[in-house]
Amino acid sequence: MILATWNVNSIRSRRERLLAWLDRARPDVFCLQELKCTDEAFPYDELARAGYHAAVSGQKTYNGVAILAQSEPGDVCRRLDDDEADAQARFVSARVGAVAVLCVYVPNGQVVGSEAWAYKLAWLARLAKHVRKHYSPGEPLVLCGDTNVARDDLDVDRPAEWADTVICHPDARAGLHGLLDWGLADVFRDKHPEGKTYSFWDYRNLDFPRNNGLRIDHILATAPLARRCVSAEIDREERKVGQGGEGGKPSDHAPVVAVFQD
DNA sequence: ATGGTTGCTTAGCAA
Repeated sequence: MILATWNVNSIRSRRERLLAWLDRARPDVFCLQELKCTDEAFPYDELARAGYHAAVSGQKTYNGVAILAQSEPGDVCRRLDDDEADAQARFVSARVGAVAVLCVYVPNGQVVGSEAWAYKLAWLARLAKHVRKHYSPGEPLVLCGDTNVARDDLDVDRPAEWADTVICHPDARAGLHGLLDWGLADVFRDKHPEGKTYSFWDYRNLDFPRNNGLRIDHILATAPLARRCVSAEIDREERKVGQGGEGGKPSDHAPVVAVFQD
Protein backbone atom coordinates (compact mmCIF):
# COMPACT_ATOMS: atom_id res chain seq x y z
CA MET A 1 0.00 0.00 0.00
CA ILE A 2 1.27 3.42 -1.00
CA LEU A 3 -0.06 6.16 1.25
CA ALA A 4 0.53 9.89 0.83
CA THR A 5 -0.43 13.19 2.41
CA TRP A 6 -0.26 16.67 0.89
CA ASN A 7 -1.42 20.12 1.90
CA VAL A 8 -2.34 21.36 -1.59
CA ASN A 9 -3.21 24.96 -0.58
CA SER A 10 -6.34 25.16 -2.77
CA ILE A 11 -7.32 22.13 -4.81
CA ARG A 12 -8.54 24.37 -7.63
CA SER A 13 -5.22 26.22 -7.93
CA ARG A 14 -3.37 22.92 -7.71
CA ARG A 15 -5.58 21.00 -10.15
CA GLU A 16 -2.97 20.41 -12.83
CA ARG A 17 -0.18 19.55 -10.40
CA LEU A 18 -2.42 17.29 -8.35
CA LEU A 19 -3.50 15.25 -11.36
CA ALA A 20 0.07 15.03 -12.66
CA TRP A 21 1.37 13.96 -9.26
CA LEU A 22 -1.38 11.33 -8.86
CA ASP A 23 -0.48 9.96 -12.26
CA ARG A 24 3.19 9.63 -11.28
CA ALA A 25 2.86 8.38 -7.71
CA ARG A 26 -0.38 6.38 -7.92
CA PRO A 27 -0.93 6.22 -4.13
CA ASP A 28 -3.59 3.81 -2.90
CA VAL A 29 -4.61 6.35 -0.26
CA PHE A 30 -4.02 10.10 -0.48
CA CYS A 31 -4.88 12.54 2.32
CA LEU A 32 -5.34 16.16 1.20
CA GLN A 33 -5.54 19.33 3.26
CA GLU A 34 -6.42 22.98 2.62
CA LEU A 35 -8.79 22.26 -0.23
CA LYS A 36 -10.26 25.77 0.12
CA CYS A 37 -13.38 24.64 -1.69
CA THR A 38 -16.90 23.54 -0.85
CA ASP A 39 -18.12 19.97 -1.29
CA GLU A 40 -20.06 21.19 -4.32
CA ALA A 41 -16.93 22.56 -5.99
CA PHE A 42 -14.81 19.47 -5.27
CA PRO A 43 -13.56 17.88 -8.53
CA TYR A 44 -15.12 14.46 -7.94
CA ASP A 45 -15.54 13.66 -11.64
CA GLU A 46 -11.99 14.48 -12.63
CA LEU A 47 -10.59 12.42 -9.78
CA ALA A 48 -12.93 9.53 -10.60
CA ARG A 49 -11.54 9.52 -14.13
CA ALA A 50 -8.08 9.30 -12.55
CA GLY A 51 -9.27 6.24 -10.62
CA TYR A 52 -10.00 7.75 -7.21
CA HIS A 53 -12.94 7.75 -4.84
CA ALA A 54 -13.09 10.69 -2.43
CA ALA A 55 -14.34 11.26 1.11
CA VAL A 56 -14.54 15.04 1.46
CA SER A 57 -15.15 17.59 4.18
CA GLY A 58 -15.12 20.88 2.33
CA GLN A 59 -15.51 24.50 3.33
CA LYS A 60 -15.69 27.81 1.51
CA THR A 61 -12.43 29.81 1.38
CA TYR A 62 -10.56 28.09 4.20
CA ASN A 63 -9.59 24.62 5.40
CA GLY A 64 -11.18 21.55 3.80
CA VAL A 65 -9.80 17.98 3.85
CA ALA A 66 -10.26 14.85 1.78
CA ILE A 67 -9.24 11.21 1.61
CA LEU A 68 -8.73 9.90 -1.91
CA ALA A 69 -8.56 6.14 -2.37
CA GLN A 70 -8.44 3.70 -5.26
CA SER A 71 -10.87 1.43 -3.40
CA GLU A 72 -14.10 2.84 -2.06
CA PRO A 73 -13.77 4.28 1.47
CA GLY A 74 -16.25 3.14 4.13
CA ASP A 75 -17.43 4.51 7.47
CA VAL A 76 -16.77 8.11 6.49
CA CYS A 77 -16.77 10.54 9.42
CA ARG A 78 -16.46 14.29 8.90
CA ARG A 79 -16.16 15.67 12.40
CA LEU A 80 -14.58 15.05 15.74
CA ASP A 81 -16.95 13.19 17.98
CA ASP A 82 -17.70 15.74 20.67
CA ASP A 83 -20.43 18.22 21.43
CA GLU A 84 -18.68 21.26 20.05
CA ALA A 85 -20.25 22.74 16.96
CA ASP A 86 -17.28 23.48 14.71
CA ALA A 87 -17.61 25.31 11.40
CA GLN A 88 -14.00 24.57 10.45
CA ALA A 89 -13.57 21.55 8.16
CA ARG A 90 -10.35 20.05 9.48
CA PHE A 91 -11.08 16.37 9.95
CA VAL A 92 -12.20 13.44 7.86
CA SER A 93 -11.77 9.74 8.54
CA ALA A 94 -12.65 6.60 6.63
CA ARG A 95 -11.90 2.92 6.50
CA VAL A 96 -9.90 1.88 3.44
CA GLY A 97 -9.67 -1.89 3.31
CA ALA A 98 -8.60 -2.96 6.78
CA VAL A 99 -6.98 0.38 7.62
CA ALA A 100 -8.53 3.25 9.55
CA VAL A 101 -7.41 6.47 7.85
CA LEU A 102 -7.63 9.83 9.65
CA CYS A 103 -6.87 12.99 7.68
CA VAL A 104 -6.29 16.16 9.68
CA TYR A 105 -5.53 19.82 9.13
CA VAL A 106 -4.54 21.06 12.58
CA PRO A 107 -5.15 24.80 13.13
CA ASN A 108 -2.05 26.95 12.65
CA GLY A 109 -2.70 29.09 15.72
CA GLN A 110 -1.39 32.35 14.22
CA VAL A 111 0.33 33.84 17.30
CA VAL A 112 1.00 32.34 20.72
CA GLY A 113 -1.53 33.76 23.15
CA SER A 114 -4.16 34.59 20.50
CA GLU A 115 -7.67 33.17 20.24
CA ALA A 116 -6.47 31.08 17.30
CA TRP A 117 -3.72 29.66 19.50
CA ALA A 118 -6.22 28.62 22.17
CA TYR A 119 -8.32 27.02 19.42
CA LYS A 120 -5.27 25.10 18.15
CA LEU A 121 -4.45 23.64 21.55
CA ALA A 122 -8.10 22.79 22.19
CA TRP A 123 -8.38 21.18 18.77
CA LEU A 124 -5.31 18.99 19.41
CA ALA A 125 -6.85 17.90 22.71
CA ARG A 126 -10.16 17.12 21.00
CA LEU A 127 -8.33 15.06 18.37
CA ALA A 128 -6.48 13.06 21.02
CA LYS A 129 -9.74 12.40 22.85
CA HIS A 130 -11.45 11.32 19.64
CA VAL A 131 -8.62 8.91 18.77
CA ARG A 132 -8.54 7.39 22.27
CA LYS A 133 -12.29 6.95 22.29
CA HIS A 134 -12.71 5.29 18.91
CA TYR A 135 -9.51 3.38 18.24
CA SER A 136 -6.93 1.07 19.75
CA PRO A 137 -3.14 1.24 19.21
CA GLY A 138 -3.36 -2.46 18.31
CA GLU A 139 -5.40 -1.93 15.14
CA PRO A 140 -4.03 -0.81 11.75
CA LEU A 141 -4.52 2.94 11.72
CA VAL A 142 -2.84 5.90 10.09
CA LEU A 143 -3.25 9.54 11.04
CA CYS A 144 -1.99 11.85 8.30
CA GLY A 145 -1.93 15.50 7.53
CA ASP A 146 -0.64 18.96 8.24
CA THR A 147 -0.23 19.01 12.01
CA ASN A 148 1.23 22.54 12.09
CA VAL A 149 3.68 21.23 14.71
CA ALA A 150 7.39 20.46 14.37
CA ARG A 151 7.92 17.64 16.85
CA ASP A 152 11.45 18.77 17.78
CA ASP A 153 14.27 20.89 16.38
CA LEU A 154 15.46 18.14 14.02
CA ASP A 155 12.42 19.17 12.00
CA VAL A 156 13.37 22.86 11.93
CA ASP A 157 16.13 24.28 9.75
CA ARG A 158 16.57 27.43 11.85
CA PRO A 159 15.41 26.57 15.36
CA ALA A 160 16.31 29.99 16.76
CA GLU A 161 14.00 31.72 14.25
CA TRP A 162 11.10 29.43 15.11
CA ALA A 163 11.59 29.02 18.85
CA ASP A 164 8.34 29.46 20.78
CA THR A 165 6.31 30.16 17.65
CA VAL A 166 2.97 28.37 17.23
CA ILE A 167 4.82 25.61 15.34
CA CYS A 168 7.50 24.94 17.97
CA HIS A 169 5.94 26.04 21.26
CA PRO A 170 6.18 23.33 23.94
CA ASP A 171 2.38 23.27 24.35
CA ALA A 172 1.87 22.56 20.62
CA ARG A 173 4.60 19.93 20.71
CA ALA A 174 2.95 18.32 23.72
CA GLY A 175 -0.21 17.91 21.63
CA LEU A 176 1.67 16.02 18.93
CA HIS A 177 3.64 13.97 21.46
CA GLY A 178 0.36 12.98 23.11
CA LEU A 179 -0.64 11.25 19.88
CA LEU A 180 2.76 9.59 19.54
CA ASP A 181 2.64 8.41 23.14
CA TRP A 182 -0.80 6.87 22.62
CA GLY A 183 0.76 4.51 20.09
CA LEU A 184 1.56 6.23 16.83
CA ALA A 185 4.91 5.99 15.06
CA ASP A 186 6.27 8.86 12.98
CA VAL A 187 7.21 6.66 10.03
CA PHE A 188 9.30 9.32 8.26
CA ARG A 189 11.41 9.98 11.35
CA ASP A 190 11.87 6.25 11.85
CA LYS A 191 13.39 5.96 8.36
CA HIS A 192 15.34 9.24 8.60
CA PRO A 193 16.45 9.70 12.22
CA GLU A 194 19.00 12.35 11.21
CA GLY A 195 16.17 14.82 10.53
CA LYS A 196 16.68 18.14 8.75
CA THR A 197 14.37 17.16 5.90
CA TYR A 198 11.33 19.36 5.48
CA SER A 199 7.81 19.35 4.07
CA PHE A 200 6.91 23.06 4.26
CA TRP A 201 8.59 26.27 3.23
CA ASP A 202 6.80 29.61 3.58
CA TYR A 203 6.19 31.44 0.28
CA ARG A 204 7.73 34.55 1.79
CA ASN A 205 11.37 35.53 2.29
CA LEU A 206 12.74 33.10 -0.30
CA ASP A 207 12.29 30.41 2.34
CA PHE A 208 12.42 27.57 -0.19
CA PRO A 209 15.61 28.71 -1.98
CA ARG A 210 17.16 29.28 1.46
CA ASN A 211 15.77 25.93 2.66
CA ASN A 212 14.25 27.60 5.70
CA GLY A 213 11.95 24.63 6.11
CA LEU A 214 9.86 22.78 8.64
CA ARG A 215 8.64 19.20 8.77
CA ILE A 216 5.02 19.62 9.85
CA ASP A 217 3.30 17.12 7.54
CA HIS A 218 3.11 13.69 9.09
CA ILE A 219 2.23 10.07 8.48
CA LEU A 220 1.64 8.56 11.91
CA ALA A 221 0.89 4.84 12.10
CA THR A 222 0.01 2.34 14.80
CA ALA A 223 2.46 -0.54 15.35
CA PRO A 224 0.67 -3.15 13.18
CA LEU A 225 1.03 -0.79 10.22
CA ALA A 226 4.32 0.90 11.13
CA ARG A 227 6.15 -2.41 11.29
CA ARG A 228 5.20 -2.98 7.64
CA CYS A 229 6.55 0.42 6.52
CA VAL A 230 9.36 -0.11 4.00
CA SER A 231 9.98 3.50 2.98
CA ALA A 232 8.95 7.06 3.74
CA GLU A 233 9.98 10.06 1.65
CA ILE A 234 9.17 13.72 1.06
CA ASP A 235 8.80 14.78 -2.57
CA ARG A 236 10.77 18.00 -2.42
CA GLU A 237 10.70 18.29 -6.21
CA GLU A 238 6.97 19.04 -6.03
CA ARG A 239 7.71 22.23 -4.06
CA LYS A 240 9.76 23.67 -6.96
CA VAL A 241 8.33 26.23 -9.34
CA GLY A 242 7.31 24.50 -12.57
CA GLN A 243 6.75 25.53 -16.17
CA GLY A 244 4.26 28.23 -17.10
CA GLY A 245 0.51 27.92 -16.90
CA GLU A 246 -1.72 26.50 -14.23
CA GLY A 247 0.80 23.90 -13.10
CA GLY A 248 3.65 26.36 -12.63
CA LYS A 249 2.87 27.30 -9.08
CA PRO A 250 3.70 24.91 -6.24
CA SER A 251 1.88 24.53 -2.95
CA ASP A 252 3.90 25.75 0.02
CA HIS A 253 3.91 22.11 1.21
CA ALA A 254 5.48 19.02 -0.37
CA PRO A 255 3.80 15.59 -0.45
CA VAL A 256 4.92 12.92 2.03
CA VAL A 257 4.76 9.31 0.86
CA ALA A 258 5.04 6.02 2.76
CA VAL A 259 5.03 2.49 1.37
CA PHE A 260 3.68 -0.40 3.46
CA GLN A 261 4.10 -4.07 2.70
CA ASP A 262 0.77 -5.73 2.01
C1' DA B 1 15.32 46.87 5.92
C1' DT B 2 9.71 45.27 10.95
C1' DG B 3 8.96 43.80 4.51
C1' DG B 4 8.80 39.88 1.51
C1' DT B 5 4.11 35.61 -1.28
C1' DT B 6 0.04 33.12 -2.32
C1' DG B 7 -5.07 32.16 -2.43
C1' DC B 8 -9.66 33.59 -1.84
C1' DT B 9 -12.32 37.33 -2.68
C1' DT B 10 -12.41 41.70 -4.02
C1' DA B 11 -9.74 44.89 1.06
C1' DG B 12 -8.59 42.08 4.12
C1' DC B 13 -7.75 37.65 6.24
C1' DA B 14 -5.10 33.44 6.80
C1' DA B 15 -1.05 30.98 6.28
